[in-house]
Amino acid sequence: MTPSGMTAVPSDGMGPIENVPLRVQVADRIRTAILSGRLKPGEPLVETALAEQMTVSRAPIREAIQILENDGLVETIAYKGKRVKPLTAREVEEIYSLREAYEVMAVRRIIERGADASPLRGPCEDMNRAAAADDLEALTAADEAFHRTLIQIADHDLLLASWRSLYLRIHQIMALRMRRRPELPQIAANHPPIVDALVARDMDRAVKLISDHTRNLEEIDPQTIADT
Amino acid sequence: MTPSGMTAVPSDGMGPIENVPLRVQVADRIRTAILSGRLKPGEPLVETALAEQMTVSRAPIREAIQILENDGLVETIAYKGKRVKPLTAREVEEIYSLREAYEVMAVRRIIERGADASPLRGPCEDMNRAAAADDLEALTAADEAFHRTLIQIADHDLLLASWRSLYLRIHQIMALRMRRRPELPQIAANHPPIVDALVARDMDRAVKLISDHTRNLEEIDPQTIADT
DNA sequence: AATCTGCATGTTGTCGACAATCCATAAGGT
DNA sequence: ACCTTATGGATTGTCGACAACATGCAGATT
Repeated sequence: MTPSGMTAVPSDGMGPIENVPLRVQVADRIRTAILSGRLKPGEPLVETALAEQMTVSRAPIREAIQILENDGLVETIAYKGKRVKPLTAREVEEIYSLREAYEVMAVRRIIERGADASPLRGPCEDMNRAAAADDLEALTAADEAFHRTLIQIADHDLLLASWRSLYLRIHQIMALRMRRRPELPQIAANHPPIVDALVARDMDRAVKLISDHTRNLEEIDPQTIADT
Repeated sequence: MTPSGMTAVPSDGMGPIENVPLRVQVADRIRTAILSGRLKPGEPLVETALAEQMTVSRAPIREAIQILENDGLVETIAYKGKRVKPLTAREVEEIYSLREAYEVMAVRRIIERGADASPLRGPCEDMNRAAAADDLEALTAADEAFHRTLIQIADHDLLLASWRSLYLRIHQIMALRMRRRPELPQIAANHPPIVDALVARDMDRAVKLISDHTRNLEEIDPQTIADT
């Protein structure tokens, strides 16, 4: 799979072509726009406009949009148009509750199979550093690394893929909400106990910790949410 | 939305056409072929051949295949070809373990939110009837109806969509394994206690029952599975 | 004034042709 | 004999043009 988050556009002298299909490049660009909040929920996506804008044909655009549809970021209404999928409060709740189920499953699986949870220590340290430096962006990145690592340790490709797809939308939500700055040190302090419970193979405690951690962690700004 | 499951081809005088896009029709046809086992894992899917076979252009074929890719039934290797995704033993395990997580989540949510679990009684009765008549097909259908109803009662659209996508592959697995006939009465007898625990709001018992029920329920014929 | 009808416009849906890429195979050199 | 290098075939990737469809507006009709 592609190493997520990297949009490699070589800037060195000879710019040979990237072997990645156009539809993927297009999908990455549009996805970035959505995830950064530049394209807001409900915004229409017109194929011809995008095609002209990116100087490609409509075919890759269509296929790219279909990719984003599978990611749950775009929805299509036949013969009417495509648009960035509106985010309802209900959907936000569903996304976070499903994430909780995924992470609980990962925790259970890690303990049941006796996997080594110590790789989680790295992201924990990163979070501490970020919290000390009051660097919200770095802390967010380390937090995601922590959770992604958790899923990876569970050694379950399907779970990892599902989690990834879900986390895309969490990115979108996080970009849309511009709330008060969270307490960085507190977030950083939340994670090490989870690791401790995992290495101690304390199932009940680990499940409870991850469950509490993922639940209600993020609250969404009601203004950016559709009503229905 | 269109009323699901109906392929309305009106035979009366004035026939208003079906408005379903070609790509969807194509996707349905290919999906049926895969799910029925007529197209086996690893089998190549050549766009031009399918296009000629179905007398449509390649564009709808490509988009249909992409839909199936999102369903996890097909995989693409760039500039090389597309094929029915091979089923590894590992994937089968992952599919069923993820299904367990989904259904456990549904059970927890149903009890937490005090939802009415009595609609599950209908499929239970259907299963009893099917078991009494020794009708495997009817029992399989009722079993799926039970689990789908369980997810629907949880009132979680995203969970339902994820479960559906997963269940597609379970269909495929079930079509591929031609094992000994299972004990129909026993399967039918497994479900009512789950309903009882749900209406009694007995969380621990309900979770344990659904967990045991989904786990190890299906064993796959090794011969139909890829080695990796 | 209200309603229906027909048309114009914008968007997606579909098509056929061409280009880019990969793989296997065979030719050529050492 | 072995390795390297063309070359041909097969498949997907991309393109531009045309068709189908839905919607909104203007005009006619009652």
